[in-house]
Amino acid sequence: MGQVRVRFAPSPTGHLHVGGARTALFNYLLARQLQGVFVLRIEDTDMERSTEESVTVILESMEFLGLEWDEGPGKGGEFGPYFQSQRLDIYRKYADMLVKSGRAYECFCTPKELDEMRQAQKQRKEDLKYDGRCRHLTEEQRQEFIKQGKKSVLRFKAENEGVTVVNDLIKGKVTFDNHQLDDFVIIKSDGIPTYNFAVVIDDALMQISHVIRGEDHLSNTPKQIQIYKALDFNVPRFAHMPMILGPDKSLLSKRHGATSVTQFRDEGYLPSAMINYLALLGWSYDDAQTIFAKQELIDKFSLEKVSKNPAVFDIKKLQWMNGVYIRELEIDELYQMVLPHWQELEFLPKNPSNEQKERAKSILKSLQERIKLLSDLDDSAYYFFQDELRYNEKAVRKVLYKEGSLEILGYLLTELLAVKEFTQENLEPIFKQAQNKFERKLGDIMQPVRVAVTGTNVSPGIYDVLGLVGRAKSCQRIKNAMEMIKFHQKEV
RNA sequence: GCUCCCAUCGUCUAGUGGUCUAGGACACCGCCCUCUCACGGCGGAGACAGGGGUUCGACUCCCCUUGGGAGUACCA
Repeated sequence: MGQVRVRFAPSPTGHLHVGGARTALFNYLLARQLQGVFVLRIEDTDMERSTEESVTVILESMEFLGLEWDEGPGKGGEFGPYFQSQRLDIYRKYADMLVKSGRAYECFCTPKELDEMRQAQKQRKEDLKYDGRCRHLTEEQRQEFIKQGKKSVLRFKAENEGVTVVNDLIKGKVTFDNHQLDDFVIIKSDGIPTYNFAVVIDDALMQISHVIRGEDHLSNTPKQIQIYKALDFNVPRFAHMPMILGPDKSLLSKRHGATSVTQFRDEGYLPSAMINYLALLGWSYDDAQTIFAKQELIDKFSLEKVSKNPAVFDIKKLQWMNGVYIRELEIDELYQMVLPHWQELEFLPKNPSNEQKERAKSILKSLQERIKLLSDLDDSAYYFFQDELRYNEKAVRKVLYKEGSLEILGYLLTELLAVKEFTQENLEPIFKQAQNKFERKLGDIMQPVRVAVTGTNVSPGIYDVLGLVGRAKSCQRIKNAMEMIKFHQKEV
């Protein structure tokens, strides 16, 4: 067997969807495992919907996930160009070959005529397929149509006898009755090839050995195989992976929430977690392991272990896994990841001082095991950096307005202002003393302070919070809280 | 309609005729740890879609039904 060459061929009509990302991943894993080549090809033959921005976003997404391609945009390669829009003359050449060999012919049917034909077929409950009315046009008829200015497409003359077998690496042997096939269009009236034609020419010319793609392409495969054979190309190995579904079991789409890689990136998902989760969606190694580093996936991946059934995208599990990877991060890595965003939010200045850096890292350390997404930090870290507190109403009511809170806060305020060094070691005794003095549970002492200083009843350990927020700000916030309580008591 | 694919806990899955009173992970519930939350630990509930075969024996093989998904374009 020759070298393994696989490809990912997205059409730039939007963001990179997680389904596409998983297809890219499986191709990538196989290429790396077998020292093969991973080709990225842009299928931009849909002039209406393809955009430049979309290409950029897709490349960005691939890079974010760490799925480096060996040939393709920005990389070059000896089988280029890697944009289908730049390969039009190539498709034309092979289309002409098919015409010459009698395997393709011009069709002058208008969309309206075709539509009427299908309507009629529907009424008669026949199969919906092109009836081949232009298959045997005489030269005179052809000239007449051209004289009338009618546009034509090129249709492939499909073989209707026998069967076409796809030996799919995931699905197994799949047999199609050729009787099902009709003479499908390979070149549109504007001269652009259709997907089923271009994909064959490109995969053949780019010497793709394994076509790994979504199951939505399985039904198209017999058409493509016929083209391979008509052109005397080697037929590659096929592997069709199951679709990704939403919670309602319909195809995963925007309707189900985030589906694009960039969106996940912006919400604070880590590439490592995305890769790990996507790999497990439709593939498994054994009954024990769920956490896989990329290299491990490369070593252990195999198409044979890819599941045949569609998988529901479980955002909860992805979130859990993201938490796992966040916890594994070195604090410096985590800092680097959040820095740009924190600068945007003005948590940190453009050029943070060493002191600011260290403080930020301490804050991250206290929050690291409490977050699932990097974006969780927006809410759980802001009170370390911003003066204005966003009070959680429920917490205020439950904790601050609880009987005794005012006295506890008043006592603690005095002590906190008086203590020499504002450190964890010095803070702890103060709270213990308060506990004895008021004869309350430690929690009853801590919670009012927590809400006063953070605005909520959920935060890292209170000594950490106080130390990180600092004496001045902590005490000021406690005063503010006391004012709130007094005001509330007057109201009632 | 026609063609193709698929079918184990709510979800992702392990399981390739006896090892299954079906294993793991997420989610869920309870307990423990504890200043809240999280982390961690322990425990619980929870599945072989249905019906026929084949076989000494079916989650595992075959058929049918049902249910889901895909394709059937001058989209990819």
